[in-house]
Amino acid sequence: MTVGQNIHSSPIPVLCHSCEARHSGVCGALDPDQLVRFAETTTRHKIEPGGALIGDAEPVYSYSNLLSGVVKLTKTLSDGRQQIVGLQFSPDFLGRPFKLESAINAEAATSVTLCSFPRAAVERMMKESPELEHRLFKQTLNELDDARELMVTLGRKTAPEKVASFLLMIGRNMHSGVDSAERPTCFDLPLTRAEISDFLGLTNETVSRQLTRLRVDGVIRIENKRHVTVDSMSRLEQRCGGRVAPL
Amino acid sequence: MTVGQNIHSSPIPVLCHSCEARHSGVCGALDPDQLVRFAETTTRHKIEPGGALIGDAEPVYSYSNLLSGVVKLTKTLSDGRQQIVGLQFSPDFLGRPFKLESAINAEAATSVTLCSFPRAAVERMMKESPELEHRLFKQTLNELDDARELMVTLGRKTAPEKVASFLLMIGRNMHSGVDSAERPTCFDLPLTRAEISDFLGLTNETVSRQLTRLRVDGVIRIENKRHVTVDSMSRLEQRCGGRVAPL
DNA sequence: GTGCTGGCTTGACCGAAATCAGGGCTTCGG
DNA sequence: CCGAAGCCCTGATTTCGGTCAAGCCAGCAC
Repeated sequence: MTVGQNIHSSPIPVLCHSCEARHSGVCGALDPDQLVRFAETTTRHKIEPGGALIGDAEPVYSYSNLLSGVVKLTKTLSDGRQQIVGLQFSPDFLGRPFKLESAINAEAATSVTLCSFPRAAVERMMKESPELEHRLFKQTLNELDDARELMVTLGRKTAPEKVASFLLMIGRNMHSGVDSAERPTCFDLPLTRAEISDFLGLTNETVSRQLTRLRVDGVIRIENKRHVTVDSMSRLEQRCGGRVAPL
Repeated sequence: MTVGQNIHSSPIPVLCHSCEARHSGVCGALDPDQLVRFAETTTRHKIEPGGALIGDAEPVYSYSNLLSGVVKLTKTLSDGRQQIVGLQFSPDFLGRPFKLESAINAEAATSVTLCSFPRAAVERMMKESPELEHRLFKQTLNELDDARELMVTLGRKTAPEKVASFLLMIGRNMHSGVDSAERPTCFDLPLTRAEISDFLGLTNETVSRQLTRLRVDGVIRIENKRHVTVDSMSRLEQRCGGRVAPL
């Protein structure tokens, strides 16, 4: 379902009007004319949980904006051990620029909607618009910051701290509404217990045990296995291990 | 010791002539004229092991090219637990663009020589030269790949696999000479046992034990605690845990 | 020389998390 | 209806790596 109905009188493509990527995502780098040309090449997809987006060691033919849902980036050892090395939320840009092969797998963790572009279109637009490359650069720097934060969690935190840190991270990315340390925050976990364990370097049993512990201690409530309410984010924070960057 | 002796007849600043960053580093993005103006702002430093380059939560006033030595990037929890989140080798660019505060510490692991520029000079030059930003972007993407590789090691590998993976990584970054799976490779470890443990999410005792085990098994030889010889890189690889990206 | 410090190694012991096992609940398809 | 498959929870047991402790050695100050 190709988009791009090249209407000359419309300065911005119809489908881009309500698109989050148009504002906070990478498409915000493009002027109306560029956006029209770019939108001619895009396609929209919906992918169900578990669907593969990018296979490890496969050539990459397209890039995408993530419009809704959560994507998990994974790496797998040959004996099956798996590590989730990143989570992406809308309006993130998906794909590794400047490399023909991906070194990681990308998979839909929840239902996901994408706006995809052919590889060549992104590369052409990037040459044309330094601002586009600039936005991708900034996103990459943020991903690097996140990756390094996760490294501390993986290498130096205990199981209880890991699970608390995960909930805090998800809460901050998924919650809708005001952000307050003392207001109740609730959200749906985008991952199963097994996936959380692959994110934190634990087993699903340990994740389950730590979640029940947080529940019986009154830090969180859980409904239907997935819906989490955090009454006090600050109590959750206390369980994350001393914050990085004291002072 | 400011450099930049603005000699009009010299198309390339004297000190840049023999500089690795001029070729494979970020300065390769600049034309001679830009390089002359840029070099006027640079200073060279030598820093001894343990010297701090960037403090966590401190404002960043300068960026640098790493000319020689190894820099470790660390994050610390408030109770003192530490994680090394990256190692940098020449001719890497040091510093986090677009943020006034660093979220990590950078410290000299070995003796280090730097070519430093004021923050403003880098930002000005980046606006002027998209190619400079492009190179920084590419380095950042490589750092992200490295970070994600390390995440697999931290989250899913055993202690013996972690230590083997570390030696393999260092061997590939520090060795001089031909790269062959069967030729002996030797190098000096740039980190102490305690630092290696902070890199791998282990204790110094465990690192020591695993190194001993690799030694008695004949995979490596160690002289003076620091100098390592790997007779067969392929035997070392076998101990790293199944490779990521089978096929 | 002596003593001190810091890095490294090794051993004994312990504990946090993995492993193994069982059972409950929901969903889905016959 | 039944049964199978997934996901989740919990208990019992094991084990890997952490903790504690001791000792060696090289470098350095005095």
